[in-house]
Amino acid sequence: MADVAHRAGVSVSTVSRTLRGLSTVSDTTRARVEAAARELSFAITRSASSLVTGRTGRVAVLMPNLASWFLSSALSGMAPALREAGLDLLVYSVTDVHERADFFDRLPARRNADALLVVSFALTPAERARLDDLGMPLIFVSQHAPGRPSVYVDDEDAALRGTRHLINLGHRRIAFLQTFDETGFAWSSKNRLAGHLRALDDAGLEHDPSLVMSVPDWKGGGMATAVGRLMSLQDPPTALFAETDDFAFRLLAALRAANVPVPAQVSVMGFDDHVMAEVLGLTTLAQPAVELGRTAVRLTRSVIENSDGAQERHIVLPTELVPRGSTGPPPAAGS
Amino acid sequence: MADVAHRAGVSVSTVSRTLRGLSTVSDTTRARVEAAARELSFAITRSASSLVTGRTGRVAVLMPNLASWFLSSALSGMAPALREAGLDLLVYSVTDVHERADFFDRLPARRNADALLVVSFALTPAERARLDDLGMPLIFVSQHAPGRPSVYVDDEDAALRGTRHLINLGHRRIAFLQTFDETGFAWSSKNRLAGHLRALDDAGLEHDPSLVMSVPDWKGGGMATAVGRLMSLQDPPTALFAETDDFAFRLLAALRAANVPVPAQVSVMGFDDHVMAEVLGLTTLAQPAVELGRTAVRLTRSVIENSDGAQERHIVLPTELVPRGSTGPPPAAGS
DNA sequence: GTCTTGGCTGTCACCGATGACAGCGCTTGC
DNA sequence: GCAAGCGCTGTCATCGGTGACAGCCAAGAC
Repeated sequence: MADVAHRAGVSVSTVSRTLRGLSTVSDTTRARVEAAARELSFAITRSASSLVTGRTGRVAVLMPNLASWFLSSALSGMAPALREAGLDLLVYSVTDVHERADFFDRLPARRNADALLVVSFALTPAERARLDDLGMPLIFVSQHAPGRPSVYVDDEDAALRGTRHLINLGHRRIAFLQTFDETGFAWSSKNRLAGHLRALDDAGLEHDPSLVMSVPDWKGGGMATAVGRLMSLQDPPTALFAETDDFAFRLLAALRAANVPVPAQVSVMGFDDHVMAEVLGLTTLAQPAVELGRTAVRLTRSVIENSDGAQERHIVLPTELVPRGSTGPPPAAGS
Repeated sequence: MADVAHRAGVSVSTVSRTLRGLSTVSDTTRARVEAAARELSFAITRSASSLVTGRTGRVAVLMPNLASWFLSSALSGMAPALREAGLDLLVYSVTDVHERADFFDRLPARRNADALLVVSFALTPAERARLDDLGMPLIFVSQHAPGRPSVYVDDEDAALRGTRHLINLGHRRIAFLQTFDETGFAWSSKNRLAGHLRALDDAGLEHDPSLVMSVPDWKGGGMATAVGRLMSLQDPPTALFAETDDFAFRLLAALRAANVPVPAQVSVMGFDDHVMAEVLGLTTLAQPAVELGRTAVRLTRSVIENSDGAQERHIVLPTELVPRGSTGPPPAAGS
């Protein structure tokens, strides 16, 4: 910064004021400083500012992985919003137990970011407590967290509408397929199932437990097994509701492999509106992943800028049923 | 830190030494300091250390988006490798021209990270020059950059093997479909086409320009038009080589919509080995995206730790042909 | 007994910004 | 003509660590 000051013929203080956009700098000086800064490719050393201001200009994001459609979409929504606010994006992808222990032990986000966004991350009570006394703003994304601001969708309501759509098409035997819950923390899965069951109940349909299935190894051979089991039931389902689109894609592949025509024999419904859902013609419940990210940043900014970190504020974004080719009336409908 | 020093009855310097694990601290002192630090739940302020050491403990990544399969996979490879090295991950997703101008104007990565990884980002000469005088280590990922370390795959060779596979199956009329090049910087696209053409040439097949097609609006209606055009040629192709898997997925959808059986009438080959390629049974050229990320981090560490930033080192990772159901012999093959 | 050595610890300048405060030149009011 | 006010800019202490250097003390060499 001293270099810039020297080149522009002013003091470091003026350079600082100019680069921070304070109004108490004359236009001519400002122009000179900006020119000098550009010529020297000068960029603020955040460490130094942080030391004085106590703010880092960085926002940390904690997520269970980086490659899933939902998470990468959410990140895509955050990035431009953060950039616009002049905030940098620090990503902590914590996948396995070892990384997890390490993260909560070292708490690298501490004092290293102005806020921490927790995205789709099922915290144990101990972890939650640890984050709570981090003394930094916490924002929860795609999950409801009591006592902290959060942004999410109403999974239960969305699933309810999904199942209702299938019922309205004439389906009476509707299976619900979910990923095998290794962690015990698949809250959205639970909520979606609850919505599904409620829709059945609302329609006066009985709940057949054999139509709710957890599928282990669903990315491998587990899906074929599940399809075989369902299709060989005494009274097989005419519609399958998959917990996520990704799951539904494998389901479609397994059905194709088993020569089960979709939707002629069974309808398939997903959840997410993954990019590929459109390509594959999958009926699904669209979840605004990008918008969730964007909104989370808005919330974060308001928390940081007003330092009302303790304020509890919950935003629920809408989901939307997107009917496509994978759902239709059941084989014997209308007869 | 002063508090800890006071409580432990030592100087700040000793506290610093203790917490950094330097060996020149006696065991008794170390124990006292550690106890004091724990009691006060002291965490060091990285900004302050950075200011002195000049190292930030952060690595910045510049990529054109966050949601594509390739980029999110590459990130997935980087994250654990960085964490293992105790480095934080700073992500700059620069998509539109406005963000782009802003990024290269403000150069936010400068002095705020120990290295910058440029992933699949087509730089203009001016931008490249700008990064070059950033004075920080630069590592290029999924692209070759003269004068800087880089990690990438040999697109040309991979495409050559892909086309050769089709030729070996008996195909003689092979079309190559690429995304419409808005930017003029689709280097991998160019290299893949070159490999394709070389394979044709090697096999003594003539290159029919009408079989190389850029598809505008390939995510919308453009694909159907392209398929229509190809399939109504005097001598239509029996195999289609799509520049990327994502592209191939849309192509498969368009073919299905046009009732063109795959691979009975036309074979389809992709490039990437996107997760969905397996689900959809797409033959493709696997590109080790996660491994590229991991390797990039290894390279980065070596550059940072040995401060041999100027050293040029190029690593080429292997691609692999993954035959699946979308390719087979041409309709009239063997006759 | 003196000198050297090595282990351990303290002192203090410094990293690069920020912000409080002072100062400068000029206009305005009286 | 002088004081007050305003707009703009410079000076300097400061943030929380690090690292160079000096100092102290006990052990061992001569």
